[in-house]
Amino acid sequence: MLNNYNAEDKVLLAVDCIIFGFDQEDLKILLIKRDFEPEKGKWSLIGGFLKMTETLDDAANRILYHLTGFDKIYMEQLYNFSKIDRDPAERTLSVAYYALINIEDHDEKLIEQYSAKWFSIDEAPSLIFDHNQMVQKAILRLRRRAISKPIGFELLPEKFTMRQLQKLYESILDEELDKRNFINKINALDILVKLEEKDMTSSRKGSYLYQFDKEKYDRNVEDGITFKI
Amino acid sequence: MLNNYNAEDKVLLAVDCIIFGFDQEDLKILLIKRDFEPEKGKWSLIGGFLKMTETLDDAANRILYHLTGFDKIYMEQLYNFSKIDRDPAERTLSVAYYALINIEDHDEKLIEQYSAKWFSIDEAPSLIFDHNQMVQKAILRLRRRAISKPIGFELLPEKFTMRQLQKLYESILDEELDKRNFINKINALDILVKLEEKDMTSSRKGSYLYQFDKEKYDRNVEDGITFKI
DNA sequence: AATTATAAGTGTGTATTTTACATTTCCAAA
DNA sequence: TTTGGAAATGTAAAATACACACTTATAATT
Repeated sequence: MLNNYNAEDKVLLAVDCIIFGFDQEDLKILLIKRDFEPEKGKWSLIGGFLKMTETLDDAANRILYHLTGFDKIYMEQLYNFSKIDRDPAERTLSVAYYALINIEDHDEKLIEQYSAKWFSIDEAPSLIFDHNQMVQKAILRLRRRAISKPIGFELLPEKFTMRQLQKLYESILDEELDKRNFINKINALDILVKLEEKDMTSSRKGSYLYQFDKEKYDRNVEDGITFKI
Repeated sequence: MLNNYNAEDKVLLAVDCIIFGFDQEDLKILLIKRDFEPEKGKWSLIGGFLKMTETLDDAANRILYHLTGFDKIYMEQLYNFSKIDRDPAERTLSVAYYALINIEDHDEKLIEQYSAKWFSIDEAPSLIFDHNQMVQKAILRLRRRAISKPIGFELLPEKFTMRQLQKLYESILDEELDKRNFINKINALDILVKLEEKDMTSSRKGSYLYQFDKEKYDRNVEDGITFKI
């Protein structure tokens, strides 16, 4: 048995990014209107092709940056999609990546200029190729992530209310949570700093703002938690 | 912005398989002695290249079959490894797959004939390229899997003792478990059928043999469990 | 026939975690 | 001063996880 690299097939390798954001109400994904064939004019994930000289992580970052202006986003590899006819134009495989970002940190105009747009998970249009499947898989992954590591740092503004954090968990887990139990669980993790400051927009009483204690948060991400729903 | 598939780079895509087995004592992996350059003579995972006409799942199965004779093994995709110089001969990426099998179901001679060999996890030789890293990642994945879904069906003989099942969990989790608590937990899952039959090889008293109730087992795999260690 | 050696088999009380659940408080606006 | 509305807060009951040690069945030995 002798192998010869030259005899082997080479393939086009796409990288597609599922970018999750949160706007204090819904979990959203960032989509882009495709301006080239095939499927021109349809909505798709942000994607592009791997170049010979870069790793997949590099490619994901480059592609995201070129299509949205987002820089230095931490993305995680999700899965390789390889159905033969997934792209009707030509045989390509695609490696899906996903990321969590705070919508407000990112320039709305820049996004528009690239004809990208945020969609609530349940209101997202149907996507090209197997991109809907990619999104579904990413949601499941995100959900598992939310119960095994703390979540929110990348998705919330620097200062946030307990309510916002709870809404975030609820939208990721797609489940209503009890306010008191939620607070008890989050406090048990010991990752929040309660500020003096209040947010007065949501009620007359106002609600206290919190920040993450990044060090403790990171330690919890590292070690893993159990956040039973 | 116009895209043109023809201008994009194509790459070699390898598929490497981490095959886990269990021999009633240790968790093992199947390795193969590489008989072609580069790194000829060194141990490596079972691997090959994706062909244009197949999916990654197909490729993983074809490669495993050709190098070991194992047929119709269920494998799960693990991760795509893409460091630039991971293969010194040429730029390749590799999608790792992992599988669990019952060592005894598979023909020893066939394996030898392909110069494959089972190694205990802790006694495995150093592997080529980034294969050690792949194995590490697969072990972590397997460990997570073991606490979120029942495990053992693919790894144990049809009839097995409680002790064997416990040993399996212990070797995956790399942790000693209490006999009584283990039995209580497993029984709570309600996936085992206790047989009349005893295994007399391990002690004078003999120990009862069990089988999985495949339907209940599968339902538990589907839904997920919590097996807290 | 009696003894011995060995792994198998078995249960309970305690601690911890999870869950369910309702009232009071604060403040702006009227 | 009153009112409306979200924010804040605690506890008891239930379920789960954990620690822990002695008895039993049988083959082998004498």
